Amino acid sequence: MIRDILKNAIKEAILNLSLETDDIHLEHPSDFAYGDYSTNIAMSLAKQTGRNTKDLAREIVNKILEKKIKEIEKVEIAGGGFINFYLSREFFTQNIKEILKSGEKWGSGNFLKNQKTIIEYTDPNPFKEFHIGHLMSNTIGESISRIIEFSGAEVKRANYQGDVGLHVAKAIWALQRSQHRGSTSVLTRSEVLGNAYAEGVLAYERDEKAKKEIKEINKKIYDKSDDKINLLYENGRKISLERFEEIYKKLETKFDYYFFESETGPLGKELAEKNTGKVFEKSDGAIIFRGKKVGLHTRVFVNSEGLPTYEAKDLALAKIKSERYDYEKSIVITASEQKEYYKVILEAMKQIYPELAKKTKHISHGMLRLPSGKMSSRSGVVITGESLINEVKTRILDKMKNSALADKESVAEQIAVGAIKYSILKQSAGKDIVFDFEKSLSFEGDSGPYLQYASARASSVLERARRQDIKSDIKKATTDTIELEKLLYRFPEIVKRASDEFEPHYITTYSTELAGAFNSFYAMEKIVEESEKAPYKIALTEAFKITIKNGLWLLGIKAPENM
RNA sequence: GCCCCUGUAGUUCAACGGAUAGAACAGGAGACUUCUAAUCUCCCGAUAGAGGUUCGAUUCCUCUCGGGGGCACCA
Repeated sequence: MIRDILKNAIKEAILNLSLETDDIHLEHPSDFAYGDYSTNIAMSLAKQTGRNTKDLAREIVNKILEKKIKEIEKVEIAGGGFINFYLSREFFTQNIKEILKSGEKWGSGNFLKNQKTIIEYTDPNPFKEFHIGHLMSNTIGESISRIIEFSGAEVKRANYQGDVGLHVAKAIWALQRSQHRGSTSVLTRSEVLGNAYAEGVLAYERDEKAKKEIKEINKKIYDKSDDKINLLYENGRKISLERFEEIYKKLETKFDYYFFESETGPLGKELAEKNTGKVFEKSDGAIIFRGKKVGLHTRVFVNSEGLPTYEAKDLALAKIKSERYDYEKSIVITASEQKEYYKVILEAMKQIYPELAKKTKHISHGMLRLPSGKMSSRSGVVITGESLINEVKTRILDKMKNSALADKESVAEQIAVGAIKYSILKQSAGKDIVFDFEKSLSFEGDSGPYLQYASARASSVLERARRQDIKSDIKKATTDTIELEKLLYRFPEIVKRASDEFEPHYITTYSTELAGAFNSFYAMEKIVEESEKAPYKIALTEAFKITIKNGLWLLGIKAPENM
């Protein structure tokens, strides 16, 4: 990477001046007028050594220039002592060549080489709706998966689903009642399950008798002692899971492993019981972890009914995952409301499976909230993932009504999913998103369709070049370097950063900037023309298309050829 | 009450301790006989408040004021 070349040159220059530094800060100036890269090294060294900043900067620059690095056009000192690097025409041309050669691999790296990584995300619960919060987790998880995969890691995608627990009992309780009421279509639609869950929640909170019954059902689900319940349970579980699969398909996500709470439960309970007295303690009939001792919360792992809670199950999950796949790194992605919770899990894990705890990393994303407040499947205030996708798709189809595209349906769906994913991935992952349909989902400006449109446009230009039989060529590069070229070479380092920080939004921001640069280029220049400049402009277009397509792939967004 | 996160144009978001705080939407003015106008080109407009550290603070520290989340048998 060009960045490393510059860093090394700076490092060497500093060593030659008998100075030392371990941290070379190199950044892209916000304004192209300040060059392509900039370092503040002279300012920080001047402070340490008590020397004059500009003198020191001059000496460093001279040392660097002595090396005659072909990628560097000129080096200037500006501002309070910044050293600004301007890359050479030769560098930009060679970069286009490299992009065309690398194709799908352009931007990929090897810094996580073969690191065995298991990454858990989405985690919807059977018997509950797949709502837009799950959409958010899935979008972020899938993007992070692709980013680290692109950085060389071996990635296994995992989905952990709560198929047992009180929430299931609540839904089953309501289903039983509606059966009594004579409803026959109970289990044909998954919405029914969502409604049943909401009904069960309400009853659990307001009706002591119902609460007792639900707890009883919960036990029976665990020990499978009641045939009628077993039947309702199996059917409901199956319908939920099938429904989830349909959504994963639309979202272009595919899991390698599925884990269920029904399988983590027994081990979780066993672990809690086995370690009672050491890691856990008994309190009011429950087995708890005294997180308070280390500044965390105290949490229940096995309740007084003798059933494992989510805590114990999550602990067991780490172990079960490692048995299924011998990972070097385990990433768990959840909403930020589980942040404190997960700290407790990690603390307990540290004491029981220290080697697994070391490998585990919890990443939390913000919460998707509605303008009216927190979304909650408990109260039935939810927007399902599917209804959102369909709603957006309808609007896009309306926009496309005059289009002659053959595969309108599938393109519209790609655009709908792209728009939704973009709106989730455009901001840093930790922050909440207030989801307002009109404001959050845009088809213009900063948006998924903006990127897809730029990509489709490039495709159309390239198609025209093919028809006119004008081949791309980098030999006759234009003399002045345009913004598009000044952005293209940055792609690999953007990917690296996104990978290091598990932050897809760097890719989103960069891709948008890049698409903007291409759109300007497109507006200013006729690309396919009878001119000796055409081959290079076509090469640029091709390089752009490769980059935006790879960028979109990292976001989990498809790049349609036409739209 | 205790702990964690957060506060940037009217709105939704950027900014790896750096240079004139970037975009998009909304608002105003332009650009399609020319490769896709879901586009492009201008204009208008912001760091919650008060201290501190630093050559330099949206970024780090302290306090105040807003918003959110979590704190024992839900997940």
